[in-house]
Amino acid sequence: MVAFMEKLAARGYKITPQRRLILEALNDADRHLSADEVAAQVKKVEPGISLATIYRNLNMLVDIHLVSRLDLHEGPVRYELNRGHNHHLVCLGCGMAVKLDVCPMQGEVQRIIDKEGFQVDSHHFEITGYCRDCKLRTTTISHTD
Amino acid sequence: MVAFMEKLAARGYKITPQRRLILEALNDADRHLSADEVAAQVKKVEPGISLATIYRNLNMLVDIHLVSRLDLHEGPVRYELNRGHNHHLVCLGCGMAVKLDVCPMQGEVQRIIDKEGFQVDSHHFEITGYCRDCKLRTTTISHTD
DNA sequence: ATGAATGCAAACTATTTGCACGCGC
DNA sequence: GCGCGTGCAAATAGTTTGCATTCAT
Repeated sequence: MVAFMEKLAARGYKITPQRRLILEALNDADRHLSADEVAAQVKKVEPGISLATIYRNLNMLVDIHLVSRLDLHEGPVRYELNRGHNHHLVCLGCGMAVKLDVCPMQGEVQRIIDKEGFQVDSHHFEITGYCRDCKLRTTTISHTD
Repeated sequence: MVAFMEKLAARGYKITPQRRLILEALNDADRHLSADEVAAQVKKVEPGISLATIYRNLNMLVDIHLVSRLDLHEGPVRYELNRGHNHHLVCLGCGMAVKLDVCPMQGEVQRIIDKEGFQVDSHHFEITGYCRDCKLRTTTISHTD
């Protein structure tokens, strides 16, 4: 937490209460939060905060790689604090995220990247579906691609 | 192409000129197209087509897994015809996509999924950055995560 | 002939932006 | 005190939806 503040300061960003609270909201969450959810969380302490501020700061945090974006194609984009690098199984039912502890950017994939002379900006690996619990409550889905 | 039509028919969807043209646009493209780009392409033949129709059909095609969605977080979502399963290196400069021929949904990852009792609905693996050519025209970027 | 598909326009959701004010450094 | 950061409201981008009409089967 403090480490994040230091990184902000080091880059010349001011430490405002809003920024602190946004980072805290992300830090306390056990799942990926949407901008709205971050706002709701922050408003418990600072009811006056504007959604625009949330968005501006989340974007800034993504730009400097303190936070990463997760797009499920279902509703709004979600944000996650970058504590080390991680990919997840994300449940469409309850939003829960299971850490994978594996990153596909290696081996064969890395070899192709090198061969192509491709300069990687970012990568995205996300598996969506239903966790054990939500699976039971679901009927339709069957696709595994 | 014909195969796609058959799949539509088999599922009870009508073969309309619009649908045929949307599939053709995707088929002819050498890159992922946005809804707008599909529209532009289709309008060359059928100028009256509505964007709403494009969206409705793209969504339908995604639902039945004939097409897949690609979200770069830069501009609109892009669509790609599903000819077999593939992941790509996508260039943020020119939109070009290099097929990877590798899918991370195996080995270690698959083991975790099984262990978790997770029911996969879909997965997404995309690497964005700059291709060899565009890399030369770029200055800023350096992040490799 | 019938219901699915379309076009149009309006609605909507998520996000961004311009501007005047306020506050961290 | 300077200038970045904020709140507000309006703007925008992308996409979806309601409804009357048209068309594939």
